[in-house]
Amino acid sequence: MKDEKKRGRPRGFDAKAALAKARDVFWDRGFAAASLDNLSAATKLNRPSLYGAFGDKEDLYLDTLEGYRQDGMDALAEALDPSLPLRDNLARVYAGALAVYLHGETAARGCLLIGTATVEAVEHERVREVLGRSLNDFDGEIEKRMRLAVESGELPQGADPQMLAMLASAVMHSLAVRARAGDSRETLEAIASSGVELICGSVQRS
Amino acid sequence: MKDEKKRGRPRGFDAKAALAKARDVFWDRGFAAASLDNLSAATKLNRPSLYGAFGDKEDLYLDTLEGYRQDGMDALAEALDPSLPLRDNLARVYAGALAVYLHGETAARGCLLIGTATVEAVEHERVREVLGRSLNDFDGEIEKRMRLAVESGELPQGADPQMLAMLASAVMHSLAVRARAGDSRETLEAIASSGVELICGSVQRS
DNA sequence: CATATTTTGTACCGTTTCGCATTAAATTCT
DNA sequence: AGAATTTAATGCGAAACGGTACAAAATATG
Repeated sequence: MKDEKKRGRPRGFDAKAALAKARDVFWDRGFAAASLDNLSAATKLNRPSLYGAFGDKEDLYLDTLEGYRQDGMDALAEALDPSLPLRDNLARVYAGALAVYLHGETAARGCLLIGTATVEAVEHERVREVLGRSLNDFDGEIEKRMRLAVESGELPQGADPQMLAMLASAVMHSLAVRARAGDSRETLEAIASSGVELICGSVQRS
Repeated sequence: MKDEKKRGRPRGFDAKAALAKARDVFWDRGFAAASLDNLSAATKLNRPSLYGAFGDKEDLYLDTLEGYRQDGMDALAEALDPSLPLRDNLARVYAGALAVYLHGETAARGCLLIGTATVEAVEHERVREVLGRSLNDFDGEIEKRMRLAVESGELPQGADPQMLAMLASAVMHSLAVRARAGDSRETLEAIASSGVELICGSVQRS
């Protein structure tokens, strides 16, 4: 179901790769400040091709957000491997995030969603929807792991999995913002590490 | 030192009030999407007056950020009254923040800095500087209170004031992002409350 | 080979953008 | 009163914006 030969002239570009290039532009500049000229130059598609393949600028932006969200959820699920201790799981989540967040040219890019969708969320309902759904899904995935940790005794019985998950997410949100604000890798790693300790309990529980 | 009579025609507007109106525009739309026409309409100043009083759009934006930062620091210092328990201090900080963050028209506005400066931080060095300084100062103020709490025994001896402060800030950052993503007041209050519990230790320490 | 269909490239359209030039108005200083 | 100085208002202007019309190119179908 990949290559049913289409009728007209075949595309001269890889839509997936173009989307990745567009995403980088949005990541650095944000939605509003990214011009179609910027996007056209980065993807090496002229505007009509861009428009034909992805729709208008907002459609294109939402596409990149959705792809980013999906990638993030995949990485999260992998990091939360339940055969590893909860501590390791969280540490892996944060380490993976920082590897992405700190990949900036001039200044660190942080998280695409938190860094660029948050501004637009107030006035663009579709952006707000994607952002909200992304945060919720992220929380939900961590919550599942927390619930497991309570059942297995990794966390004390009284612990609230949902709230612990949201606080674990909160540390991520903070890393995302601080990366973009210019904090050093060392600072961010220290925060991540402290977050793990606080959430998992500073005292080792058997 | 307020009214040394200046030479020319006096201003027909209150710069402070105009700045507040401009701030609201930036708060909803972000820096890039806020046009001078928007700002001019909101402040009821024509563009040349805006330009004359505050400089260009970026100067104006930086001015609003700086004012917001100052207001935030004042509110923080007040909330952290050391004659109250640390728990109450943090609860007051979060409650004060939510009162500001949830004041949106269509969707909640969140935090001006985290919601609108974070996008611009990558490409606008001056914005990144203000954002970074704001976050650091905020951390620092909480850290002072944490240090006090360790000395007074409110927190255990081994506690790390700096890291606890950064995690307390992390909860704020998360509230800021989630407010703008559309989370309900109840959700945000629950997160704030859980954050207080986690940071102060779920077990009451005499 | 002719036709239909899709993509590509150029060029353009109307609008909006930011910033300023210019002139009129209001106040102080001499 | 008159000069000096600052603010206010109108309007312009060059550039950038998002989006598209149109024709050429490339492929499949009949």
